[in-house]
Amino acid sequence: MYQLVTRTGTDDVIVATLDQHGSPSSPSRHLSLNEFFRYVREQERGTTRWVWEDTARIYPVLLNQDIRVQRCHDLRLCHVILRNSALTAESEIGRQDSGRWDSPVALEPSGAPGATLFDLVEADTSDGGPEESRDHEEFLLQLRAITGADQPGRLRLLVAAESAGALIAAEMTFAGLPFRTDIHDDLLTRELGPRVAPGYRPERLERLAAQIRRDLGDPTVNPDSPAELLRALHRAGVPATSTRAWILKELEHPVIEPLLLYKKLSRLLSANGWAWMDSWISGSRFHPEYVPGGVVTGRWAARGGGALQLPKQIRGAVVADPGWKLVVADAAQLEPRILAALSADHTMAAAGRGSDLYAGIVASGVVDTREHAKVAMLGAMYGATTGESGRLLPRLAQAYPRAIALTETAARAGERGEIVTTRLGRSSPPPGPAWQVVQAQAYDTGATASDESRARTQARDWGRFTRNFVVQGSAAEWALCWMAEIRKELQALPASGSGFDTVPHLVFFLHDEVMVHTPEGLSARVESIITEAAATAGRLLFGEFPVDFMLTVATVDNYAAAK
DNA sequence: CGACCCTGCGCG
DNA sequence: AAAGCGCGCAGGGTCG
Repeated sequence: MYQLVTRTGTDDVIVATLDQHGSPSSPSRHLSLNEFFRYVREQERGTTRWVWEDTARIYPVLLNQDIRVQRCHDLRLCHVILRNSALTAESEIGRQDSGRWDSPVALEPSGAPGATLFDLVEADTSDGGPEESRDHEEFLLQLRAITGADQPGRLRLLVAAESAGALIAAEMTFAGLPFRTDIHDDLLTRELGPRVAPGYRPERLERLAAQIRRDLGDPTVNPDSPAELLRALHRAGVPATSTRAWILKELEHPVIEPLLLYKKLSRLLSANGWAWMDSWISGSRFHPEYVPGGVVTGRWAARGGGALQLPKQIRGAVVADPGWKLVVADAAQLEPRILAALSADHTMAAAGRGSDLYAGIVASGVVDTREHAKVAMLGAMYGATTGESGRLLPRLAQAYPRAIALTETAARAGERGEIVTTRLGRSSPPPGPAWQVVQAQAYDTGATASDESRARTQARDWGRFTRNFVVQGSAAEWALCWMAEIRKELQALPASGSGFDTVPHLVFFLHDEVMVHTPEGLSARVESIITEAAATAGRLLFGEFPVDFMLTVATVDNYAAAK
């Protein structure tokens, strides 16, 4: 059963109960906000799926009332999937011009001062008709697109997983990641020196800058300016071609060591220093905003605070509350395992069975070291052609012809400008008009050699994108299913309360890694939930195909201790 | 002053 | 300017 929720005014919500085909099964209810809250609590005692325009805007309002829901259907996120999917290309949604449902991301929830979240759900009159029927029509189109598709089961799973992800993202933003500013401050002080006003260099950085100037014989060079720094290096006889750390590492000169250290510390200060702490940590929690579906492949993005780039350097400040633990799990060699399953490559799947997949490749005698196995696999999935990775590829292709054929097929499709599709049905965007123009030019009678080479380069670039899209996107689907399953099982635990300060809950997600903050006594149970959920996710995507999704799981007090 | 691009680097 | 995918962010620099 579905309940379609439409906001129509500051204190007005319309809820329509729909049957499995999306038809209203009773007259709509017009509720005030408070009545709506009560209604949601009531309905959550059963199983209902809430259908609404945008989880990111409506769910925080419920979370604020200490209300969590089990299931939803996010019209905006699902629309994007169905409009672009090759599996629903012939549906009405697939044929539509882009409209209001295609606008990428909603308004900033924290937008205008004094505005409530609901105020920001702007009335849209351009399509005519009241919002409720607009949402209802969209939902019907989505249900029809799914039902009419070749593989409705896959799409059904995908839209459910995507929507569950939206709930999880809102919950993680709301609950926040436990973060100790005192530990962070100690770490910054130890590395950089005592805190100074913005715009000034802390003591240790200032000393390094002075040393760099001395070593370069240039009393004024600003090490934060790549252009200036490069000129100064040249004047000092250092043949650097750029000021990137990995380039500098190859060079011999007294300035290199202090310079590399300066770069490292200066990055810490600018990306995760005191200013970052002031902006993003409140109440001992880091509250980044996650953006489900923010990446074309279906991965999440994040906005503000660089949540998905939290450096290893500062993970020691992510600390469980007293009496609580962090359970951290990451999927080992996720993408190669996904590739093995996608291509039904039994040999590659066997290499990863019950063990490190790269070690399994070595044990099979395909390559000689784990490092080679890794670089070869990554190269195969990213489209490397030269270097060590390129040299190792033929061996991989010989040992795992099915897996490599899948990546090659995806690359060729992209080079022809075609779209590719993940396991559950998310399709890549077609290349834009500029791409098509360049390709067309190469076939023109007057095409020059440079037209042709430009077209070839561009085609290969797009091929590398589609090659990777299939694997990265399917891995993202696996991760969503994994996380949705974890959430479901955590919610099913007997609870001593309802708030995030009493029950185990997800607090972090990083593509192939999750973190649960849990009362200490439940950590063993949480570990097994996470482990079982990985196997469940594998079955949801790949049925009985015998591929293992191995995890490393650790129960720790702080994030740095995991791994 | 903001808008924009470039460089560089963090994460998977 | 990594040999090859996907991101976000900060600071320098330029332009209007």
